[in-house]
Amino acid sequence: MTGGKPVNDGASRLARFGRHASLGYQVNLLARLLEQALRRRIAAHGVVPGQFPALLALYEREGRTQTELCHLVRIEQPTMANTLNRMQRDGLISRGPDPADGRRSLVELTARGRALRPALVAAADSVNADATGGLSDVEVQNLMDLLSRVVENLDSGGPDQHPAVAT
Amino acid sequence: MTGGKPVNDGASRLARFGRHASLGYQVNLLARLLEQALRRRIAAHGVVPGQFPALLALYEREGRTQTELCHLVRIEQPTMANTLNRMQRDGLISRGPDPADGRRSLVELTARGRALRPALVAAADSVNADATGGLSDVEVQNLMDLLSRVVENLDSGGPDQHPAVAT
DNA sequence: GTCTATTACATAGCAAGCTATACGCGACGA
DNA sequence: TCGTCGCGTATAGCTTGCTATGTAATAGAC
Repeated sequence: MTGGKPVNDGASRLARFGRHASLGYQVNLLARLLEQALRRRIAAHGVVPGQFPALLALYEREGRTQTELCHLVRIEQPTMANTLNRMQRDGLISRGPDPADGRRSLVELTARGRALRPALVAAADSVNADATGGLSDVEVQNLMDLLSRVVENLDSGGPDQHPAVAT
Repeated sequence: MTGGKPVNDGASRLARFGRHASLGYQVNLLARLLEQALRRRIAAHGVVPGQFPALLALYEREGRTQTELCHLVRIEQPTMANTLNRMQRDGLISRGPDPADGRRSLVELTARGRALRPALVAAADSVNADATGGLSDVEVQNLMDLLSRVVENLDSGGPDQHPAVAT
């Protein structure tokens, strides 16, 4: 497992350079900054960041179940349940019974939810563009690749943990 | 402003590659994975991730005010107030009046809080090491640099926004 | 055909983040 | 000295995330 490539030895970067040099700190900070930036841009449409992933999944295909949405956006089920409740309250979605299975309910977009699509996609693009300002395409790609690798390292139990769902 | 370097044009990566290719999505997911990893490792010590940054700042120097801690860890004041309340409840810190200013209170670590230092630093290092497993030192440095640049892009109003505080 | 196990969703309760607002103390000009 | 303004904390109320647990409906074993 100890290949030829010089690999990070895990020695206390934190102790050596302080908390700002910690991956965890920096990622947490960035996540909050991105969320706030998105919030500012979509507030006028009556949408909040937490509703974003579910909306995107529904733009690809409606009539999904709650469980399906959980897997697609990597969020725990009770979190999704609450998010869907707020989205229903805000008139973005409706939930109807699944004729094939009495436990499930199928999530559909309302006309309003559907109409927001272009504005929301534009807002997300704009945030990502702002965030990556001054970075070359290669650097952005590099960043995304590195992030993916770190995510995979932490993603417990390998890929079987998150079964494939219809996209 | 449009230099010679090929720069990301901001065209809808989201629309082209789906939400998993979005910086916002990936960073949010990573932040949650890192938080959970840290939570698992420090739960036995009766500490939770939100208390971590404040603890590190206090390990560097005790007797800080709430406002000082806010600036150091880049958290809004009401969030810090609540976090400090929980830390006090959990016996990690104590708050005494500032003799020089009746509005302020000075935060000190308890013996228990102080004793946890090596275990907590080790836990954080271990999470960061896990996360960056398989990445070379150069790749880790590259990732941190890219993250810093993105953070700076989003950090509203330039550096004056966050006045320097005694470290 | 019933009994059990699994699956889908709901609920409770907590942490951690935010904005907006209230309140008490200090500083400072008139 | 006395307002007034600013600063430090606290509180209220929301979202977004989690774990643990409850409940109803389905699927499978027998």
